[in-house]
Amino acid sequence: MGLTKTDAFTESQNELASICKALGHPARIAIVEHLIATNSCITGDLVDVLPLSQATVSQHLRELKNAGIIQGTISGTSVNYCINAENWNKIASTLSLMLRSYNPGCC
Amino acid sequence: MGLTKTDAFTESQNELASICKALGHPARIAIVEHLIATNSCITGDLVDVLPLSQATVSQHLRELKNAGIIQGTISGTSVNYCINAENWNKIASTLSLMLRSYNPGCC
DNA sequence: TCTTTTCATCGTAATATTGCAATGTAATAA
DNA sequence: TTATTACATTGCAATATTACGATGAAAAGA
Repeated sequence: MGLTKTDAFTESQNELASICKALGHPARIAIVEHLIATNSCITGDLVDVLPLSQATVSQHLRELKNAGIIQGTISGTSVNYCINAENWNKIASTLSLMLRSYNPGCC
Repeated sequence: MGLTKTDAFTESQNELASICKALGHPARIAIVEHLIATNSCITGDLVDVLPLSQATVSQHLRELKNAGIIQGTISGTSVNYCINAENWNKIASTLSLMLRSYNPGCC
């Protein structure tokens, strides 16, 4: 198979999983960290920062964009990528909610 | 390929990615949510709760266990699964740190 | 116009993931 | 001892992911 049974889960579960999946690769973590650290829109110097080819970086950027984590705006021949502020807050609160909802009381 | 270039990233990036990856599937989100909601050790009623076969659930449980998110203790013929409290706090603080470190100032 | 720069996309190879039936295993029950 | 119960593991098929070279496309500069 290799095909996730998306229909069988709630919208909320699928969304949360989708965000986590997008962050589930060190290169994409590195991209997000870099965008946060520079706190500004960064273009293709991501390719210089990351130990991956331009094509691979572009692919990772697309996945982060599809997940709504980052956004890119064209500016001449280059593209400015940055964190999608609006979505980031939603993501942050959804994730935080889950993280905080655990109350150790068992094992 | 299909092989992540783990060596090229920092330990911290790999760890964070590994946790996110483990949470990057709706079934595993559902498992974690269920373990949190019941706030107690749960055995195989996970198979009844999830729309997946026993073999598949067992596989997802193993991935969550490998990532250190949950732990299981054998109890007779059944196994008690629960959130790994110790690791959960580490995970929660690491993730929260990243989530909070973003300071919108650009786009 | 022609070239360069900057990304995106396509095609491909290697590997990983998802899901399940079937089977294995270990502890309890009969 | 022989079931039975509760999971884990194995083996497989279908699909997804990761990575890169090669190629496309669009804007800016010569």
